[in-house]
Amino acid sequence: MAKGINKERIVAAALELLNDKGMDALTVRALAARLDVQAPALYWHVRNKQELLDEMSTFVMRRVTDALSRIPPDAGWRASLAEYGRILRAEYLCHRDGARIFSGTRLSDPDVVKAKEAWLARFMAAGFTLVDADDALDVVTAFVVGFVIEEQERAQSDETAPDRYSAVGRDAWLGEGADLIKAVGRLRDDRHARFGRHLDIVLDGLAARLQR
Amino acid sequence: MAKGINKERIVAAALELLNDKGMDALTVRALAARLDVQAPALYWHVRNKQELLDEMSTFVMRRVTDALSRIPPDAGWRASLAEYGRILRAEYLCHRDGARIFSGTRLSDPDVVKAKEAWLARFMAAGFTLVDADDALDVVTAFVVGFVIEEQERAQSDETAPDRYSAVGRDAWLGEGADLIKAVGRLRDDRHARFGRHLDIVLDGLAARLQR
DNA sequence: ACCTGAACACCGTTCAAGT
DNA sequence: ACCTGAACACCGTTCAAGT
Repeated sequence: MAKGINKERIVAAALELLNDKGMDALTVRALAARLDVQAPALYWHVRNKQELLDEMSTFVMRRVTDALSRIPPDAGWRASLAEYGRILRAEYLCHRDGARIFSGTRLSDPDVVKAKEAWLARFMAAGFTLVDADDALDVVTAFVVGFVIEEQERAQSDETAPDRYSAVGRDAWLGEGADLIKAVGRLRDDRHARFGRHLDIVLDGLAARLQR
Repeated sequence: MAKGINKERIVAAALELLNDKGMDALTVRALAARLDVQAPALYWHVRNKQELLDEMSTFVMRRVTDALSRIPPDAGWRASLAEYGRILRAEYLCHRDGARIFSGTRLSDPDVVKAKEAWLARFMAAGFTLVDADDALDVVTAFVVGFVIEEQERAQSDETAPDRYSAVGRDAWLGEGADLIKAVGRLRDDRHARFGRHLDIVLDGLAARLQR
């Protein structure tokens, strides 16, 4: 890989490394090696590892806001929020442990934060108060973060401990009783349908609020 | 501190250490020092650090299920779920980065997982299908996890970078425009009222589902 | 301006040896 | 059964020195 490192290339390589080898393997040294450079070289471009992580999540969140900006302005609040939830989840799912790593981090770019502005305006036009509009965005965000953290943890556990997370292995581990839990485990349809249902529940709650 | 280490005392000390010094300072060596023991001694009681973390979150989640078991059986599904949400949040808030660390982890004790059984039964008695009952618990869980991750991240940022997370510092960082974001930032009431509103939104969504 | 080499103060974990 | 001492293969970060 040609030299001439900069922040963008570092962030891109870091995201690649994360996906290839996972969270624990995302070390300054491994990242430097991937960029054909010595570890201390990175410290010219980035203050420390925390700043690197912040830049990574800013990059990911910028992709989210970019996708959001392509939602037509006349889409309606419910369809728009649903699309936001799906986009956020999809972007988290793109990266190993994405929800864990990229949620609740400090964004380094004000423009990413400012993307919220247009959405607040739209929701207020749809009849929300300012606080309700803010609540709406944040409730959906919180739900998606929580959902995907659980989702990705399960995906990872399937690799590491397939016996305890497969339907049958889990039943054995649970032991006697817990019939409903076992039943719902077998009954559990695919993750995507599940996400859709749960997201709908949250949106129903917001709709109820709007009708008051 | 007297010797005679066991799993319980290790977990208790680990939770103390986490609260005193934070996530990064929760090292095997520091934990051993707190227990007046050499680092390798811990490996007699615990397979590795991951198992220690799993035991810690199992302990915390056991406190949640214990609190849940004190909710009267005739409380009604909505009051019960609201109480579950509040208890889960309170328990996460008890520990630094609690939501981040303890969410989506592998529980080592089947009994903690089995606590769900009684709740599924109760919700079905209230008219939910099995899948809806399962969804209800999981949606509330996901929301609380997401909410508290954001909440604790903000609390931590207030310490490290008070300039960027205070109302005025944030406004300056945002620059021109973003008037609605700034307005809602000033308008934002206390975290607890906010949590209550958001939780209500989720519960409204579940109520809507039940009425169909 | 950008990068290297060497070093510092740590990590988690293993393992023979002690009691 | 339970713990120590010593060691291994790593970490993130700093800093003088090179170009």
